[in-house]
Amino acid sequence: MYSLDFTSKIPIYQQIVDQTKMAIIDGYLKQGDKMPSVREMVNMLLVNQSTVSRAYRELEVLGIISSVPGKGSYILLDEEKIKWEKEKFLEKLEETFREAKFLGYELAEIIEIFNNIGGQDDIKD
Amino acid sequence: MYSLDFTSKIPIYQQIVDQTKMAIIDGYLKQGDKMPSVREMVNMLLVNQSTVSRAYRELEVLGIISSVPGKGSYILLDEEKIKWEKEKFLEKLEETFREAKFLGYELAEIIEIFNNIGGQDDIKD
Amino acid sequence: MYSLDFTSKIPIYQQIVDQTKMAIIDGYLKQGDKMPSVREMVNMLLVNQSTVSRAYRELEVLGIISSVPGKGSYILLDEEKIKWEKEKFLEKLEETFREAKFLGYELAEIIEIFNNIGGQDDIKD
Amino acid sequence: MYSLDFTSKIPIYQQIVDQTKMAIIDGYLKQGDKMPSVREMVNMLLVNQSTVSRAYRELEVLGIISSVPGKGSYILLDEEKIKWEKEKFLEKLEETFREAKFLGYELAEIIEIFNNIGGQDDIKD
DNA sequence: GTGGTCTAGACCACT
DNA sequence: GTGGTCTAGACCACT
Repeated sequence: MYSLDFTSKIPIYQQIVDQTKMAIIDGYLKQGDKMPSVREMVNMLLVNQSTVSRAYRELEVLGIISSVPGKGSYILLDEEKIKWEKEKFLEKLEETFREAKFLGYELAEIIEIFNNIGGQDDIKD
Repeated sequence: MYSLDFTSKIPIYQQIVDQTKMAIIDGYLKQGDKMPSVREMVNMLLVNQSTVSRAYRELEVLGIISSVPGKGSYILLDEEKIKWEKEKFLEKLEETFREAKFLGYELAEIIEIFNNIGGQDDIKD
Repeated sequence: MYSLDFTSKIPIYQQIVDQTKMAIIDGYLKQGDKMPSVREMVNMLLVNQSTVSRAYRELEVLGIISSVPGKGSYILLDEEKIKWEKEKFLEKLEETFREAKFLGYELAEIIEIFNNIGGQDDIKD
Repeated sequence: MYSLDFTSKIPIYQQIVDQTKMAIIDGYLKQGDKMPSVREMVNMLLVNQSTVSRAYRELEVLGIISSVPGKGSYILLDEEKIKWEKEKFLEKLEETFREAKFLGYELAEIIEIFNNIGGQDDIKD
């Protein structure tokens, strides 16, 4: 499910965070699901434990998972925190749209791009 | 027209670039218009000359202005370059939309936010 | 009287301990009262017997109940032990207040919050 | 200004975070002040760079500092985020007060402890 | 010089 | 077995 690009400028821990979010959007991970343990992730992705730990910590801060020492990490979406993040994200969305508009993006293109994100059950393999 | 935030993490030269783009979207600046000279800008914004110079250089690289030594800088949109920037921007747009979708943004909200960017003729002064 | 949150990061046995203390503050349980037997608790709360046993053990260590094999468990507040716990708790209180002060809590708010804890006889059922 | 306890159960990065907050309460650090660089901190405290980096990241997440690669880290209190943290903290405050009340703390003691936190300009040396 | 990332490896407490 | 912390050391991009 996770596939890292070690040549990317995006930090590895961030890629893990991003792909976990995508897995939730696409329904691969749901509320209450157990995440792979940090060590399992280390073996799967062939990265350092610190890197996975950082990704998991980040996910916890974002209100996406809950990590319990001795037990494991679970998907636990903090709806309140996510709602707050959504509000804060508006500003970034506006900035991105200002740039998009400057570059000539039309509403129709925006709609198509948005609709093509995630939910791509048909191209699962 | 320009209003800088010196406490922001966004570099000053970048703020000048961004606000120039916005001025174009909103119609304050049009193809062929003369930009304020670097020195005028320095006096207006109370920033270092090198900062303004860097912003103008950036705007030239982006295909937005053309600076002619001894004459000044003019809005000269390089349509080809901007088309190329538009394509590169697609990736950022997708990333932003992935995050937006994760946070629960619906298409209707996206459309409304996009439509509300720029073109705010009514609040011009 | 007891109501557990199985999704919480707080261990179940700890929730039982906490709610027993609250029952004492609020006067639902008094010195000498008989606690439900471990088995009754298991049936009431639908948790594992070992979890209830651990909670009861904890309560005994804290000087709150006394368990007599073959007879049951009784509220038996060990004043000396509780006084000792009170002293140890000072450190936690200071830490909490440092954070509260950083976040901008004023004395008046602290007083109001403290006064509103427990003794909520009006919302008993 | 910073003094670490390496025998404490509180992680070192957390101690750095806590002491930075205290420095702000006590007025040693103010909005806009430059923090020691990560490497200066490493030399001052004799800990690993990762540990200091983690503390600084944590402070950034908390809306207390802003770190700019190549420039440094500055105190930049995010009033909105801190207000949000204050609201969330209410729950913890209530839990602490329930325990305090159980242990026999009286309002007068609570007030005295709260008033003695920070602002101890008189015992500076 | 600045902060940021990552690895290898060790040790800890708790379940 | 679980997550959490820390060190030593290296390398990166950006100012």
